[in-house]
Amino acid sequence: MTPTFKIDHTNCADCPIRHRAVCAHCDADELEELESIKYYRSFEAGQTVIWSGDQMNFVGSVVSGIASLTQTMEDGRTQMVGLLLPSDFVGRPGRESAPYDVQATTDVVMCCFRKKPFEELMNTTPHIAHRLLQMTLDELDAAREWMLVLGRKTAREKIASLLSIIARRDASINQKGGAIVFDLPLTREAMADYLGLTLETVSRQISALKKDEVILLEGKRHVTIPDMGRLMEEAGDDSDGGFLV
Amino acid sequence: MTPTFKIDHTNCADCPIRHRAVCAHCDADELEELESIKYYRSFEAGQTVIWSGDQMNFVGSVVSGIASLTQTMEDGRTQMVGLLLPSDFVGRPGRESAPYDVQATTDVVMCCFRKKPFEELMNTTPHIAHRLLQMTLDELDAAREWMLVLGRKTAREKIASLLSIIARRDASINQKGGAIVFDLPLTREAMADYLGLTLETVSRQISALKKDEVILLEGKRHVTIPDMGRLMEEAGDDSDGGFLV
DNA sequence: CGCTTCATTGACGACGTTCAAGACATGTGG
DNA sequence: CCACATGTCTTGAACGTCGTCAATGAAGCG
Repeated sequence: MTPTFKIDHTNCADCPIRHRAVCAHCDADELEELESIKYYRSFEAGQTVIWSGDQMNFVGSVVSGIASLTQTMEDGRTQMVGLLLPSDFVGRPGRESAPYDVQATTDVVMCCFRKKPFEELMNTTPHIAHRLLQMTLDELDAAREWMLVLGRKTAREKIASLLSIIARRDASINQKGGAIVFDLPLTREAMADYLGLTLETVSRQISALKKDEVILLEGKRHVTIPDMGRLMEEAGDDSDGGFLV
Repeated sequence: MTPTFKIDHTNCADCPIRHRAVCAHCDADELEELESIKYYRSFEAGQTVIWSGDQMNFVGSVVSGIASLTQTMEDGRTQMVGLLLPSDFVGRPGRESAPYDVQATTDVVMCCFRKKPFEELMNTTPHIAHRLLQMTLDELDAAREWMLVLGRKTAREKIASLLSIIARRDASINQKGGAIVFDLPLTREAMADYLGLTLETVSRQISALKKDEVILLEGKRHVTIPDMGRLMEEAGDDSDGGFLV
């Protein structure tokens, strides 16, 4: 309920995602142009930001919170195809309608740009286009990495993979000799939709990882990872990535 | 064995992928610059174009044939994460080493650009950067569509989805009242790696679709699709896409 | 002709789904 | 304050899809 980010500023210089978002490479002049076409919108957890098929009249960045991209089949099966974290970009310049549902998984604040002006700005400021290309290539890599998870990993490995990803980005709080602590931002159902599983299987595998002490649980969402290397082994990843410690 | 495309030309104007590749929007001057840094390479079916982790000193376009991007886990499980058709782009400007194995699925001809000069060219010619952004966004959409296939579809639906995709792009030969005919460019194993299945399951489901007359088979690779709408229903897609006839 | 590669088919079992019941926490109204 | 409803999560039992292991078939090539 307490907002993690105050949205009453209008100054890009103070923005928490200033250095990672689509505007990262912009200089002062360019920022000023962006400021003139930007506005903020807030969404509550569970709210739909954009419906698949709807007209898109803005693009934008996630400032705080987590949103998800999901695809749904006619019979109701749904697959999450992307997790949008702060600084991630939403929308596609040059496209009319949204290809996926965008939903606020937690409370979300977005920095929106009216689409038309943004598209024009992209043509005149290579900094923005270049940054967007970088970010899109990164997302493509992430999507492909996820294809391996969906196509080839077991339920247990899938859970471990998801936990690694969240731990990696949330590696803010390290306690007691390198243990990593965080709160799961997703319900079991959302995790299931991301992993291509049922929520029952998610629950069972989390219980199993807890029983084997790969993770510790307090309540349903508060996770402690005592040994990150162990978790990555469980995820089926090369734990010799060697960039932790 | 008979080459489908003669590679003894050096003239971009005659290039079969001229209007769809990364060079699509280039004007005569820009093409000339590209010509000066390009060269052709041929690969036989089965050959590896680039090993994951290798230094990339070129980027390029698939001119003819089909290549695949695959990821492999330590225990040998492999997942195909992309299918590269003619005009698709290989490599990433600004990255040192390849993240995936690139393999020639059929005989392949590639139009390669030395990486350094290409990167410089990207900075000076917005046409190229812009086209690359478009293509990357399209690939991202394709990857996300595939995530739905991998995460939520049954084996039968997966096969039908793959056949639809191939049929869609290969919809060259329409015989006898709209039936679509093509040759599968993939082995059963490659299909399995793309679909996150075993080759046995692929074989069984193809036999089942044949028995149910969703497809007709001559030999192992020659496929006839009598009713595209029927196939798309089997794929679990909205057959009311409405762009066929 | 035998060898290799690619594909098909069968029998069996494991893993994940489905269906169902119940636990736990939070919120609402009597 | 308790009764009751609701949403989230856990756990159990039965089932089914797909993977594993194995045998066989078909086609191409030395």
